[in-house]
Amino acid sequence: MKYLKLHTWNVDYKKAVEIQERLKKSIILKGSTKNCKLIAGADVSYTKGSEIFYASVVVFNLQTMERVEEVTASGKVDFPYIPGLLSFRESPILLKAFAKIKSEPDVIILDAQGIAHPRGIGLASHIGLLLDKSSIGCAKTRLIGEYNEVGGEAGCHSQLTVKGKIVGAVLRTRKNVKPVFVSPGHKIDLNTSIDLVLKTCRGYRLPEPVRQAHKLVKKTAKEA
DNA sequence: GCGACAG
DNA sequence: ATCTTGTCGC
Repeated sequence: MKYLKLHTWNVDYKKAVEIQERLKKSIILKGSTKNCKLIAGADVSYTKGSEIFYASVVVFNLQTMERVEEVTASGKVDFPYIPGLLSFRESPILLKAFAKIKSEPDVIILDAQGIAHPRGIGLASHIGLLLDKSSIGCAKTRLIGEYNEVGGEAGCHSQLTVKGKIVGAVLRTRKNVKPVFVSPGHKIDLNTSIDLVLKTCRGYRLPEPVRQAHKLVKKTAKEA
């Protein structure tokens, strides 16, 4: 990807929250995914005690679900894990990985939240904004929001709401397996997000782009 | 003050 | 996220 600015997050908690509240205003919850060709999954991993982060991006052709491209990157961890501020910990290394991608994915899926976040701007939204791409958050657990039980069949989903507002969906991607938390990140709506997550699932709980990115980054971290 | 809390 | 073994279920 071109014209990518890498960020160093030399900020404290207060400054980070300010950045989120400013960036949040630019989030767009609709977008064209009709001519969507390429979809990218990304993930981050680190080995305890090493202080080093690894990130991966795996790009798929949405029509054929063939692997188009994959890259990895590594770097030093410079921000602690604080619920609600995951962006400041993982964005730098993710951007470094995305900078190596030669193809231009239309949509990005991350193992994180989109707008289902205390300030409406989770990691998936953050990355979507910085890269000016459509992005989807597909997290394994809840960060914020209330929801009702989800049906046991694949495809069943229920609303994830915060103060009465729908911010995402709790989606069963596989029969009798724990649901995932889907929320739009940027330049996409909730229904399209749910659609793409289901469309890219191949019999596993997590959509293939995220699953493959996870496998790749784990392998990379282990061999390092 | 207490509980909750993406990865 | 990471540290960890076996084990239950489709």
